[in-house]
Amino acid sequence: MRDGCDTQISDKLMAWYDRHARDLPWRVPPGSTQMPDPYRIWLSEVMLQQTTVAAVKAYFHRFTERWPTVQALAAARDEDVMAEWAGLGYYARARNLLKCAREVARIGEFPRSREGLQALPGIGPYTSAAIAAIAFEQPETVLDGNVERVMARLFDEHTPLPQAKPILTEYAASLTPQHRPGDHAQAVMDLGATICTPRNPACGICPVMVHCAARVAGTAPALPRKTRKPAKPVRLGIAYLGRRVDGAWLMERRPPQGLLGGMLGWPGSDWTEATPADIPPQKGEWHALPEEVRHTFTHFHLRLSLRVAHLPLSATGNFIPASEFNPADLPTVMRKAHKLATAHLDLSEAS
DNA sequence: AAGGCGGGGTC
DNA sequence: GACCCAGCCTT
Repeated sequence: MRDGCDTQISDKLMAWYDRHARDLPWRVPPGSTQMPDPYRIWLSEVMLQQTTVAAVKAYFHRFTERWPTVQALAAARDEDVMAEWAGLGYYARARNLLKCAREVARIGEFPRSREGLQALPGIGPYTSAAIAAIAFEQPETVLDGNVERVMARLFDEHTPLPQAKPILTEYAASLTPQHRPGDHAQAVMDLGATICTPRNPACGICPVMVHCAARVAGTAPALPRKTRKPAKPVRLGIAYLGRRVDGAWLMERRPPQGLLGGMLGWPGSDWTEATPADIPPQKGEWHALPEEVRHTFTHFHLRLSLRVAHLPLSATGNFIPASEFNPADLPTVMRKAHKLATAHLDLSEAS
């Protein structure tokens, strides 16, 4: 217990990581002499909040190509960053990303301490620890979904989440070494992502299987316990997709807070459990589509009814010219609506 | 302390 | 359908 940690477990984890670390675009492989770029670590960690590695890769690549440094990102236009983030979800992350980049650019560099990092927008307990450990080699302890699962199993902890969080933090801290804390953090997360998986954990090939209390008890697949969430209600809405004859679309920028905040979208009703009133954003011949968009958000299912119209060249309002319109810039539900509407509009034009 | 906040993969 | 994912912010 030289480091105040269980060196047996951390040594085995590190040996396993040296052989089996995932090859990730933002990662410096174990054994490399180069130091990770704090900008890339920060960007990847924010993208990875509640998001899978597979989903993040393409976004990380595009962001770093377009904005290679935190100074470049700080100088970006808000709408360009939101458009580049479109489809990744949790859009408050993109707004805070930009705020954070501008703050860091103003200071001159990323703070190295966990406290300094956590004072920045969009950086909470997990992300501050991750950046401090991975980018700056400080012995901070990360606690994400992977670590929670690994700790609950190693120590056979049956207290349900989120109540168990402080306990699991203690366990994770007890394993954090002074040496290579960043690689240790990534090792635990890699273990959780590839071996100690939520269902059907591969205990037979786990590097720390002999230390795992849940494996002895046979409880590993059932851990961690979680209090289950109530079912999602269904909400209804109407969206209006108006295309002018020059190809421009009638759209609106959503308010900066709340659902899909700051993102581009179609005008329409509020989304509520009651049937919405059909009030078009401007006059025209609005046709109801027979098919509706179905989309699930964090806390409700949406059934979005669509109205489409060909609008005359004389129509005014917030039109996005065809040359500037890119469905990839829209959040997914708006993209789905566009896909359905164009299929209908193009069909009606062809006839 | 609790609830809002995306989207896709998986079972 | 429900669960899961390198969580954070507001109230």
